[in-house]
Amino acid sequence: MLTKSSTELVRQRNSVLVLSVLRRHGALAHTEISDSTGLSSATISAITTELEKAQVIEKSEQQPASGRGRPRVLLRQRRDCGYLIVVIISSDAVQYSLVDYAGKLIDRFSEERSHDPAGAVRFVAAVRAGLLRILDRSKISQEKVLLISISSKGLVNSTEPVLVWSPIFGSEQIDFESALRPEWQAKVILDNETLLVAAALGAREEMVKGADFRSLAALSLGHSVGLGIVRRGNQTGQEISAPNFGHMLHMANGGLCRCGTRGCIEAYAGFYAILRSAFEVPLDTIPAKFVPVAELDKIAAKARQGHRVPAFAFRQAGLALGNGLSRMLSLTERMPIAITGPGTRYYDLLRQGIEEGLGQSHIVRMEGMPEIRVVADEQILVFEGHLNRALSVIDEDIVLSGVQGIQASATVQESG
Amino acid sequence: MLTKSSTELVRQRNSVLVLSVLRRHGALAHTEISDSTGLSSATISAITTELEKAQVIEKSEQQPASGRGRPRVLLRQRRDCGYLIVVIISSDAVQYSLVDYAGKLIDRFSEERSHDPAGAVRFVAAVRAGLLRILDRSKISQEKVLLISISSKGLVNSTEPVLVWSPIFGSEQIDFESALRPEWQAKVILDNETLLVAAALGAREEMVKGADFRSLAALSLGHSVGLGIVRRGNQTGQEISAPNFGHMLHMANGGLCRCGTRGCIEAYAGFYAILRSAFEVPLDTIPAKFVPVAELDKIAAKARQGHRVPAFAFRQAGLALGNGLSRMLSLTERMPIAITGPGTRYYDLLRQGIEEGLGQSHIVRMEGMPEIRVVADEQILVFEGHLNRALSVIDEDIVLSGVQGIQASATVQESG
DNA sequence: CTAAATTTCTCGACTGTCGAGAAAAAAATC
DNA sequence: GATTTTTTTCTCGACAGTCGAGAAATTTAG
Repeated sequence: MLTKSSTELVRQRNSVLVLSVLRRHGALAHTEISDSTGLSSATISAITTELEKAQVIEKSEQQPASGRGRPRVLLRQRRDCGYLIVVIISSDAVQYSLVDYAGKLIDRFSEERSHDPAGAVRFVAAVRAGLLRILDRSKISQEKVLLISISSKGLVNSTEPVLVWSPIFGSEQIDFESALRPEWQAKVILDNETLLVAAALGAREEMVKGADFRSLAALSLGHSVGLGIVRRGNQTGQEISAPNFGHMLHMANGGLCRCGTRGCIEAYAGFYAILRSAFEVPLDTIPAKFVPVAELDKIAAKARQGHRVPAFAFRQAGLALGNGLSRMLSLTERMPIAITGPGTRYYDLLRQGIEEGLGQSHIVRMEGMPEIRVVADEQILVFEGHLNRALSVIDEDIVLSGVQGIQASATVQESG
Repeated sequence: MLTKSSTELVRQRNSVLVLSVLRRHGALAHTEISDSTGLSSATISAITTELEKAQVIEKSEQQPASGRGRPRVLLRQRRDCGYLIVVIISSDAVQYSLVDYAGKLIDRFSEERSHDPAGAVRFVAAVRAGLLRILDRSKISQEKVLLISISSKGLVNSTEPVLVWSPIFGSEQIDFESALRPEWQAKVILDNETLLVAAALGAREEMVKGADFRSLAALSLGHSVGLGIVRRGNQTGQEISAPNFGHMLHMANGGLCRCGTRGCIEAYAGFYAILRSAFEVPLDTIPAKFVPVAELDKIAAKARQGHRVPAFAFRQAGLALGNGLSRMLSLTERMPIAITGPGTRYYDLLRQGIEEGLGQSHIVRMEGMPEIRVVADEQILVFEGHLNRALSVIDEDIVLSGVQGIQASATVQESG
């Protein structure tokens, strides 16, 4: 369904555009913004003075002029325009980060978290306490927090911040919106962790390749298996999705997965599955949910020494991943695949299986093997993805609803 | 990457919007257009007078006023504004249709086509001849043909009209753009057949459900297996894709497919595959590419009488389809599935397998079985999809490039 | 101290949308 | 038949947005 367009919409979009280039390149001068947006200088003037009045951006102090001519006046976001809290939920801890509007980290701490599977209610309470704690430590007023951006492994509702399925709580849903609503006015968004990795990698890729960038998939290997896909939209930036890849069917009536279904990819490629396979435990018994990495390192060492059974376990994991990726490629388009997560340390053992699994499908035989690269530092990518996404959401919200209101209150302040 | 917005863009979008409601609802009065677009009456006046000057739409003759008040002046597309040729390539024939700008069928004929596999070059020549023939029969000048919309089964390049892989010609690519360019100025687009079915069903669904419509998949069963997915875009109408579903990997090292790969879905669910399975021919021999439907009907009859082997063949086909669909759902979101094509006549035999295959995956166990409906009349849907897509492409092209130019030439005509 | 270079800002022109009200035209009413 | 009512279309002025050109500002080079 098409929808009508108006001149106000034009201004909104161009304002968001200005904020986004400011976000990408840091402090910029009038002319630079004009160059990188394609908007005329006059328009930049109009938009920036409006944003300045609304206290969203500010002119930097006079700085030592480099080169002749009238010195540039740099425009930058006002750090105190608003704040963002990032909550990264991982299997053994929850990390809270407070970030200002310019993307600068202000405070951060982690809290251990028990693996109590019946603790969804308690977990939500812990998150609420954590949020209040980081707010309290920084002495920032609660209204200044514009957005709470949460990430977790598992399956996320695409429209609302509801965790539909997670490795720890299973099908016990967690609705962060309603959990935080009485206490917080801030908008709450929830994303799958690997989706954020894909978003970060996609943004990096677009920085390098520019308009040539088409799409990219991020595969995260660890206790569970995650996939994020980022595609260049026709106009509206990037489209990102985080399918339920780890629990896509690998083989009908296959090994039992910790989700209770048989034959999931994770039941072959998750850490616990590799362990199970290496110890030749029957495929219908389900081992511990979380396996110490040291344990897996031992198996990997044996495999590298040439022991048949552990090597086979990694190979089977690779095959499941390769088959799954080939199915994903059959449904999308050829795209490079970036592998991240703790599982990358075993990539030497997985590689052959992955490539063989990929090669078993028509699409790969026809179009050739996709580019596969290993990217370490998943944690950094997750945080980077949070910032990319959350800050652009904030920018949009400010322009959409805020500018007039904030501007009005600002002028009142001036005159008062 | 965001891009700048301008007032001209606003006008373009709103013009396209006006044309699209005119296309959906037929001839409309000023006020009706205003109501269904949300644009003000003044804007409608501006846009329609411009389009009328450009000879794209026209005012209808005075008609018997129904109700009091000033009688309505209906606006409708000018049929002679431009023409569209639809080319539907199926396994045994090529159908050519000439359609006017209002979507009215003017002429149509089919041409048999040989299954000569080495005949890609000859096939292209036949298509060129067919196009000239339909043009000649109707006495329409070639410049008035604005678009040639082609469809085929198989895999299609997403940006250019290139048939990348097809059941008949295999990997022998056909580039319709370069094949028709010297002769035709018209734009050429090529779409997968099942994509068009999905587009048509999606449009119908949106008519009924309105904003509630989210997404839908069309599964076409026949000699080959096709899938089309239509999703509601955030603003820009619908997003449609036609993945390589028939040749998605069903089972590693499985039955040999006619594409030369082992274990494709089609190698279990294509007509030839069901035949092979019912006759207990080894899975690595590849039977005739096209199986007479009568042959399959016989097998189906036996299966319905309770014979074990043919019933098993259909069941295996259903399992392959169900597993594949479950994998598709793991990568997208829950959506209804519409089954079309000649294979629907065996749906009673396939159904159990499909449902069992779907039920083997985590996503279906968690979210429940997707709605499955059987839709006959695939041919009609294909044509409907052609019209939906092609005419809206024409609308956009006219507004984007045409209006100024046509308008200019029109005013010259007037003054000359 | 002046000229050149460079950046920012401002002004008028142009395009687009909108709301209000005028104009048009047929049905209803007196 | 004249007048009123109702409905639709068209037009005008107000307002928002972008753009190009040129003025204003300000520093460096000579």
